[in-house]
Amino acid sequence: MPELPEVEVVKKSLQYKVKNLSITRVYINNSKLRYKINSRDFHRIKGRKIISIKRRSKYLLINLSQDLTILAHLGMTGKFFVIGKNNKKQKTSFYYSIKKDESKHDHLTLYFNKGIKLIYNDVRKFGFLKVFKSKNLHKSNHLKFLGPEPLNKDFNFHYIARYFLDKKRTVKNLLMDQKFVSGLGNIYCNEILFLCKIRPDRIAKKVNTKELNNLIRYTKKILKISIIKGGSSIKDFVNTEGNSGAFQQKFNVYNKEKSECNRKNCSGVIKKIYMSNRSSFFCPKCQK
DNA sequence: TTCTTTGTTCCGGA
DNA sequence: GTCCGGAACAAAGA
Repeated sequence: MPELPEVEVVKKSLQYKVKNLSITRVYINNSKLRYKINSRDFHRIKGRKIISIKRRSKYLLINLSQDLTILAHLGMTGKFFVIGKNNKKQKTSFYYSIKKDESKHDHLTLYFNKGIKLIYNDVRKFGFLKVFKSKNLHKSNHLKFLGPEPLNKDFNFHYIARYFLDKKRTVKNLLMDQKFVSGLGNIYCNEILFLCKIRPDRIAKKVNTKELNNLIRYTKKILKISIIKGGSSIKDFVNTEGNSGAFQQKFNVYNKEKSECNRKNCSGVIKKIYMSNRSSFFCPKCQK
């Protein structure tokens, strides 16, 4: 389940592998995603060059020459693979050896020169790919309501203190709300609240100043560490070489129901509750 | 068979 | 009118 750090890692991987390449051919293997892949839009990108790859929240923005941009969201299981037939470093064989029939979930293949290919693969089809005119992108409903990037300076104590001031919602639901802060998903929200010693079902306006400062500090810290470690993900995320993120063993609470709390001198037992149909994990002893 | 996952949308209660 | 949580939905696999 790619969240901000995983998407950031994919971005860097794509920058390294496909930036400056020109698209020679477009093939739609399977248009069925969250939104149907628009055949006409995608055939229009033929002949264009990949100028840059950026990230906003959990979205990838693949900027092409002549002012078109591919907006990609990986959903739960979306993956990009780069296949370079003439380049052994790109581990093409690895992709085909993950599962023999993995390619049956390929949705889009972009061909470049020298046999290089970029494939979008999505088992559960919750991701999507859309083409926008670059100048219209910021107006799209996907991007225009997004709150600040958690790693940016405008996500700071003053912002969240003001936001939390009169909110009767729970802290976890707020963190999950992309209008409040964009890019956090269920896994990181659980982990952040553990580090902050805040129960996920605490009412936002009852969070004190010290805790708000911790929220900022630990949110930025865990995201930065995860990006450095190559993105986390429980089981579905792979970067463009098909490697799982290296951070996956490091979770304190996510999926750790009935495990003993990792905090020193705590010895609480991790509990699982449901909030807004999402699983929440916390230590009832040290998270208040 | 049931549960899990994301983000959006809709609905009803407070 | 606004805020908020809950349910439903898309799909596939364990």
